[in-house]
Amino acid sequence: MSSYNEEDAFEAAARPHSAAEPARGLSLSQRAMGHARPTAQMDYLEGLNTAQRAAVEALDGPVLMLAGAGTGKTKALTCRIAHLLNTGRARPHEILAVTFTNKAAREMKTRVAGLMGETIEGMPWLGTFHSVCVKQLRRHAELVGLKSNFTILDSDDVIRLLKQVISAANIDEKRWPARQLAGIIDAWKNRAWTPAKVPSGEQAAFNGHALDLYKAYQARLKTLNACDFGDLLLHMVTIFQAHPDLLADYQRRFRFLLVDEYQDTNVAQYMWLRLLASGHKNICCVGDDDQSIYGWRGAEVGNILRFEKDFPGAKVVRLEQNYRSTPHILAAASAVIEGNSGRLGKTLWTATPDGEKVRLIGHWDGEEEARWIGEEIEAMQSGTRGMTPFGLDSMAILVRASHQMRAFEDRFLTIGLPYRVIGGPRFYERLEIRDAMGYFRVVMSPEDDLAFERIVNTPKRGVGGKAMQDIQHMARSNGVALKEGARLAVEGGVLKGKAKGSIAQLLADLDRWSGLAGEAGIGPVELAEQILDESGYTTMWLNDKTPEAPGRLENLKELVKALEQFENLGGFLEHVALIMDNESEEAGEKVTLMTLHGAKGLEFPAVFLPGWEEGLFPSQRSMDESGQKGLEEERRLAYVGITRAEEVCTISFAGNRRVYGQWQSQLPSRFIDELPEDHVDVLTPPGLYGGGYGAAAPQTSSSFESRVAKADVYESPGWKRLQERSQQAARARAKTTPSQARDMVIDMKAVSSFGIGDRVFHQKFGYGEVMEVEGDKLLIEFDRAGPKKLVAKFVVDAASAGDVPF
DNA sequence: CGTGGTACAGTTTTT
DNA sequence: CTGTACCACG
Repeated sequence: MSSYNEEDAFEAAARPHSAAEPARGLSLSQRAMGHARPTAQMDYLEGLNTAQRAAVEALDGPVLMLAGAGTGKTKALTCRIAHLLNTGRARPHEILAVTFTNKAAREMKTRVAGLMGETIEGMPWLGTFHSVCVKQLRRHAELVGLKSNFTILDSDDVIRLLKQVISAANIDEKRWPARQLAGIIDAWKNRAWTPAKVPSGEQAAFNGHALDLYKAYQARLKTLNACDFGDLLLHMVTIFQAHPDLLADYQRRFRFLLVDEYQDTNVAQYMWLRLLASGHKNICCVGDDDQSIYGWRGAEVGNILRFEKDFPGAKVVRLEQNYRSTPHILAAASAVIEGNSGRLGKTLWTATPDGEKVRLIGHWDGEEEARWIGEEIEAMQSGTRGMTPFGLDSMAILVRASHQMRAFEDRFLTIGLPYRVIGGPRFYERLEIRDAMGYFRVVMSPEDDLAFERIVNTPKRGVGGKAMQDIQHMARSNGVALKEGARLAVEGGVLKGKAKGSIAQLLADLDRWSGLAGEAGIGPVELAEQILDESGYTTMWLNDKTPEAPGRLENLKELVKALEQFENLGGFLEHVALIMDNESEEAGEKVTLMTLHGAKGLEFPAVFLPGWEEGLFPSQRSMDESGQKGLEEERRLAYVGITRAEEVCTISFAGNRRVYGQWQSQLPSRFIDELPEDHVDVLTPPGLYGGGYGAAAPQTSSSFESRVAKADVYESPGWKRLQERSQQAARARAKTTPSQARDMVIDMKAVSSFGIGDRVFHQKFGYGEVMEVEGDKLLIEFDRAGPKKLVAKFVVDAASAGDVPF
């Protein structure tokens, strides 16, 4: 594959250095330790298990640390850094350690500092891939045609820029949305494809214009002195490839490399790492192929699977002792992940006692699932169910897609259960924050056209499309930035009336603020407040009567407060460009609601995993788009979900779910089949009807309609017949296994004795008439609810339902 | 220039 | 069913 066509060059660069095959592991590090005798400072080694210790002490040469979920990889990683420092093998600035998130970087810094006892000089090269690359790129920006003060665009800026590029190329933006192009370009950059390297087979997108648009976009970025996230890595790879001398410098500088979450690296990151490691090969990659869940964002599981080939003679250490979950939970997770092929393979084990089995329960529909989980959380909180009580903070609900959260939020609001949603819209992506940042950006860099465009008419200044066009024209024909173009337009009399006056005012304000920013006397907080007030931006929200306005003002206050920790606005802007995470950890006992992706790396005593249904989880879209690979990634997601649980893991599914307003009946997820029956308790009452913890009927009494339905259907002969039959089925089996529970549903679905024109009854939709029969699916025209497509098992014959009057 | 209407799409999101 | 994005109108 051409994505790796740089390897040869890489190997060539590596060869001169790779001669000595260093004695790896204990012997060498002990020799080194002979200098600095093991002291009290090396206590940390005592707290490690055998595998962790091996990973920590194998300092030289390539090491792959395969760290299963909950096996203490951060501990091993931080001890390794401490050990490098303690043994005198490296000084802090000689270690390059990269993570994906700021959170992970922060944690590592704190823990290393903790291990080293006293405060050591900071580790300047411990950070995220992106922050480390920014640092490098600022030094060598001129090598890719940028100035060292380049701005980093976020995805919103990128979209707006691409819209301009697309319309400039006379391409219909309707048919070819900028969003999609952004995705294509990002994917290319993730594969380390500069425009010159995009393979011809990949260029079909956008009517064959994608590559031209990519080129035009890169050109625009250069004129704007800007780059996007993908560029940060791609530019560094380009620079290192074109300047071997510079690369050699960095290879000498960074004597040891450490990489966290290696399974999530994309091709560009991989190449950047290989280039830097090619000299000494002192690279330690930590990861878990079973937890690779970011393939759709360009991550290549192949990177970790290929490690031993990439780095011949690599030492592979498996961390398999799990310190997080009970044996039942581990067994369930292991059995599910077993279904994947091409794994490196690990066997997790634990010394903790058995505990609860993984619990499985089916429900009638999504609302009932939410209702049951709400009640179960309350029950577990007060310590019924024969378990010790769980605090709300120790429980989490992990969903596949964020829209699933809605049912839970609705339910929790009505029963007054406190919850917190993790991973909503991010602080720095909020409209008001981006607007404020736009002002700061223009003040700090008057050539930032994207920021200027954003704020020029916010708040409304009477600058519309026409005025903007004039300004753009003026700027382009004079070869200056928009702000300067605006000035020329005002002075040259191009702008008239309202626009002229307000732009003149804005320009004067901007100049004044820029002047203030250069003065020593004024702090960033004061300056920011002045900008927001004098620009009229604060007033704009004060006058806004929509319900969001107060919250937005709150956010602005928070933004200003965040400035307190910075010396100047410039430093703040750099920080924000790379720190996009959600800081706000609201206090208070609350249940956590988040996506499976968001939960990676976290753990909770009790975890609920709802929505295990075909199409939802595994997601239909993943499977449609990526086939078997997609399915395997979904399975890894299931593995991640289960392994978040420490003590109790509860999986559930619903037979019906509203999808885009349409009711759809669901099949239980195939992953449920893969759960090992010996480690699972099926809570689902036989037949699934009504669901609930042994309850036959739903307890909802929220509406008259549902009460009617309940009174009606649950007393009906048809219902009783179904109950009876499923109870027989249950009696026939000693106990229900997960796959039996699933089969039971499927079996029942297959029983469809209805024909066109039959009158039927559904517990939710009431009476209706069968219009079409398609296997076990019926198209029913309900008297009150309109047409619905349902699986036959969810309706009963109208006559039998009608036998019981209410 | 601002608003209301309609049309359309609609996973996961570390930086 | 919902949210948003764009277009036509006032």
